[in-house]
Amino acid sequence: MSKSTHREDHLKALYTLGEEAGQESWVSTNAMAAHLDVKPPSVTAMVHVMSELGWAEHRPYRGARLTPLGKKLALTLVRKHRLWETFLVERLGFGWEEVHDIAEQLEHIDSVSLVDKLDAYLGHPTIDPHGDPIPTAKGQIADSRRLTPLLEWPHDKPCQVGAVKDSNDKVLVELTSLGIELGTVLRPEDRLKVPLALAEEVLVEPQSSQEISTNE
Amino acid sequence: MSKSTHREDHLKALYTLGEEAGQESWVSTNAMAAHLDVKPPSVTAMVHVMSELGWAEHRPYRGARLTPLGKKLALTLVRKHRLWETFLVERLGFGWEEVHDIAEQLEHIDSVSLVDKLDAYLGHPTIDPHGDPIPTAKGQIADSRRLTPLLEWPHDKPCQVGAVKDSNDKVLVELTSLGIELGTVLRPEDRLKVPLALAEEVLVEPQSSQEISTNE
DNA sequence: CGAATTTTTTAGGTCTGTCTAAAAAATAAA
DNA sequence: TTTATTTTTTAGACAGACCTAAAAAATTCG
Repeated sequence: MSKSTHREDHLKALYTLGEEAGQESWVSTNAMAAHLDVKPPSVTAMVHVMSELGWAEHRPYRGARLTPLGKKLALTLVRKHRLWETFLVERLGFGWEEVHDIAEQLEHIDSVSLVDKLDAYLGHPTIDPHGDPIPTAKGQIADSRRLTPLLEWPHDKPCQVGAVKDSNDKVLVELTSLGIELGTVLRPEDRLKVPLALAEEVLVEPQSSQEISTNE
Repeated sequence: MSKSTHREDHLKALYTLGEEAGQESWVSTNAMAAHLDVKPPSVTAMVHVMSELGWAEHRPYRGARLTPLGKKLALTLVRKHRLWETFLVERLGFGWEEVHDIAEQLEHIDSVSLVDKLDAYLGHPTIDPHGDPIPTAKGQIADSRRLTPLLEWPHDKPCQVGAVKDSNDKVLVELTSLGIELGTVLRPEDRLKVPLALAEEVLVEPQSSQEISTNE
């Protein structure tokens, strides 16, 4: 991995964990180390670098969090990742469980015009194959959907699959084999077939328009 | 750059220079160093590594050349590079002068299924945007065209642009602005407009079928 | 509150690819 | 063919990202 690839990976880890924990909070060294599969001292070292670069703020023995600049850079990475995932699924025909690792590499390709052209080629998509929103070129996430965990959705109302949580590949494969993909309409009776372990990975929204049901 | 990216860059340099010089010949350390923009001792070190990996043969103080395995690996890199260039030009709308640097990054993406799917998505192209042949998945280059330098082509016969030599970006831009691209038919009178410096970068073949002329 | 535990940082080392400077081999020239 | 020049390799050092082990700070618990 290149210098910038390493930095970008740490940046994205800090962004991701920071989002999970809430805006103000400090992300612990251990959490980042676990997320990146490295040892804590490596994270400390890279946090110092990110701090030098103005990407992150570091409170020794407390943790780190992104500066506005760091957050902006992280969002361009997220944007690239999700655009590439969209390309891989929609154009190349990959399954939604296959694309994460490849996009993880593609997101580090350094070319602004490439991202712009890819975005246009895909028709300026707003969500990726897992239902995650794609930030705009300016780093805005405009996600107007109101997603609800499937398990919290009223049992008697139909809904539509809007996203899946960051899941392992197996969960995604099993969902596919049940006929569940993005946009699938789930009627009350459809939900009975879905094992709990899978159902808790699914986020739904109110049924919108003409969409597919699990019964084809 | 990652470990494998560095190795792959040296491998490709050795392949490229070896092709230019002819099959049997040894590629000098200096030539590789100049091509890769590193100092000779770095090349020596990497040649040792490639030798360890079974990719290259090294005769101290003479040079290096690829083993059959090395050549096979180099051809998969060339294949990836040229497929990505094709994608960038044909799908994303880049100019043929813009794609080399981006493809240089993309060719290092590690995923066999990605290459296969990209190849299929592009319709199994046989030449890239510069007219260079794209090796097959098995590393075969089947280029049946008989390309001739434009300057050696009979002055009274029309021809068709089949390829451009590895040129700098400016040459490619100027060719484009003269209406010359891959497949362009050049009639005897068209050739008069082409400056020598550009003409010597162009390879042509007999006119085949329905194609574009410079006069639109 | 003070001791035990956990977390984080520092210290020091490895690995890989780069470099410069010096030595060795090959080539060119006198 | 003997010397001078060029090319290549070796020797030794540096930069970056990683590691383990030990020290320092924070937290938890009796």
